Amino acid sequence: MAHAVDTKEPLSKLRLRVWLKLLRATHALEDDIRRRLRDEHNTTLPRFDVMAALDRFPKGLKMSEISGLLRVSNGNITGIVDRLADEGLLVRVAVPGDRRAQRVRLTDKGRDVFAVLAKAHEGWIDDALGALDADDAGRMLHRLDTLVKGASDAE
Amino acid sequence: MAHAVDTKEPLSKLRLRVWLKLLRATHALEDDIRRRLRDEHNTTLPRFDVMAALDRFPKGLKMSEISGLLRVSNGNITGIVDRLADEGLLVRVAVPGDRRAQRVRLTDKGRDVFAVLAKAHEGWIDDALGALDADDAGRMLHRLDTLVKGASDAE
DNA sequence: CTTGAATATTTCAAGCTTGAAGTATCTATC
DNA sequence: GATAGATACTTCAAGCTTGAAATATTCAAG
Repeated sequence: MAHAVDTKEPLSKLRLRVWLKLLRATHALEDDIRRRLRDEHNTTLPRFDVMAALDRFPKGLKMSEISGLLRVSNGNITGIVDRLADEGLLVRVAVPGDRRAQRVRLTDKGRDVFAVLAKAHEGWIDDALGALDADDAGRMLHRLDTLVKGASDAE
Repeated sequence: MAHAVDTKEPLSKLRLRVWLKLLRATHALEDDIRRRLRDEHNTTLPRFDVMAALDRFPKGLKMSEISGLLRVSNGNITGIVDRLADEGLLVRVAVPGDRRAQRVRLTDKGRDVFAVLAKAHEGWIDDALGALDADDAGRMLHRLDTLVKGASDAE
């Protein structure tokens, strides 16, 4: 056991450096996306995320389904959906058998607006990750899978 | 040029998948850290980040130096430092030659509290990234360097 | 049918975050 | 030493986020 100590200590520091760099890189790009959404499209990342979820489900999603997909709290979604509804990008429709629930759907306007956002978004990512070729990307996906499995069991 | 189109389109989708997975993995661990800081140590990640910056500079940092290191706005730091000062974890001291500026330093209590937080934090990261051995970590650091260079020029 | 637990959602207080606007101070130039 | 611009910081409104508490509704026993 004595000879294991020499290698364990530096490894935890190395892992910490990986984490800090990962955090920096992710936040840098995320902040860039937030800034562009605001400056070029007059919207926010949370709004974009909700619209992206709804775009994947044309039949609509219940409030709790949105918060589940996005892994955020229920109360959070209430506010964001309120604002998107004010902008006419989505509507809340009653669920026939259950008066507690509501189904949220993109409007036609919402779908059009999101199509523009999604295209721009994909371009930003493509630029930012331009240094990754197909092989790099594949290896990165694999390494992230390993990392995610180690960190949590969800999904 | 015609034969390049076939490969370019899937690559941007692949990069998007890498980004979404990177975002998911990073946020999952970050949320976990926030939760543990709150539940086990009654503090927050922004407070931890400010204390970590100050711990690296025993002579203290000016408000603008903290916001520069953490890449957040100036007004943000004002509020967080206010709350940490209320808790007695740091103090603001006047800068001799400049009455506009203030130097912020951890108190002895602040240093003690941070030592506990930092140790716990390193343990959480070590657990979460436990799947990465030294070679994996080295490759990950290298790949992130490539990615960061592609995305921005800062630092 | 009534009661109680579970479910779906909203409301709320507290904190984080930003960019813009405001205050105070410093510095360079005349 | 007046003044114009730069610098350091705070204040503010708006939005995001959370967990806890409140509402309303459904469902499962009895």
